[in-house]
Amino acid sequence: MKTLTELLEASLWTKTLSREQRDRVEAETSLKDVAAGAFVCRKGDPVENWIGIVHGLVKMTSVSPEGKTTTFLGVAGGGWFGEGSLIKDQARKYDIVALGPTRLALMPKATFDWLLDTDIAFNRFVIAQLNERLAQFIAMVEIQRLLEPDARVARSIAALFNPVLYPAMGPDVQISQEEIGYLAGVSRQRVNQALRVLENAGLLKVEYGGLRIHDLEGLRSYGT
DNA sequence: TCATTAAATTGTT
DNA sequence: AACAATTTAATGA
Repeated sequence: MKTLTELLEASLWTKTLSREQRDRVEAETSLKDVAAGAFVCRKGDPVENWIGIVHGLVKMTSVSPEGKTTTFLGVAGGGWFGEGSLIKDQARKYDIVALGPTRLALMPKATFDWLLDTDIAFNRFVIAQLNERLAQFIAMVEIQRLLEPDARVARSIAALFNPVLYPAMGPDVQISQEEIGYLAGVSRQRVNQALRVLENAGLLKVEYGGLRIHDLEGLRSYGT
C-alpha cells in the first residue's frame, strides 16, 4: 500500500460511507512519512489526529525513569489507532515509535468527531475496534502469565495479524528479533530460540530483519 | 557496477 | 551479557 486512497480502500470503516463522506475524509486526511526509529508522537502530546498506518509498523511504548522500555502493542498495516485518547480528549499516554520506514495517515480530530456525530456505522466500527483491542489486551495478560516463552512469542506475532485491527497485513513483517522480544516480554536470545522452534514447526520462516508467516492459525493457537 | 566499510541483526556461548 | 558471524546499507572509485 502506498497511497491514502489504498488505505481507505483497505479499511473496514469506509465501506459504509456515502460518496460525499468518503470524499470529505479523503480531502481532510493528510499523509506523513516517518523514518525508522522516529517518534510518531510522544507521551504528553495533545491528541489532534486519528492515525492510520498506510505501510510499515509502529509500536506503543512506555519508558521508565531509569530508561527501561516496555512495548505494549504493535500496530500494523491498515490499522488505525488513537481513538481512545481522541474520545476522552486527553493527552497521549504513551510514546508511538516507528519500527521501520512508515507512512501514516492523519485524520484531524474534527473529521473524526464529524464521523462519530453523523454516521452510525462508523460508531459501530469504533465500538468493534475498542472491543477487539480490549480482547487483545486481556489475551495478552493471560498469555504473559500462563504460557511458556515459545507460545508467548508465537501469539505476540499472531497479534500483529489481527484481521479486524489490521486488515491490510500481508504475510511478511519487517521486525527485528529484539523488537519481538519487547512485544512478547522475553529476551532477544529467547526470541531467537523460539523462532527456530516455530520455524521447525512450519508456522513461519525466519528472514533477515523480519518474518514470513506460513500458518497464522497455528501461531494463534500455539501451546494449547 | 563493483569493492570496501560501517551499521544492524542474528546466532552462540 | 558479551562476542562472533552474517546481512544489509552506504560510500566512493
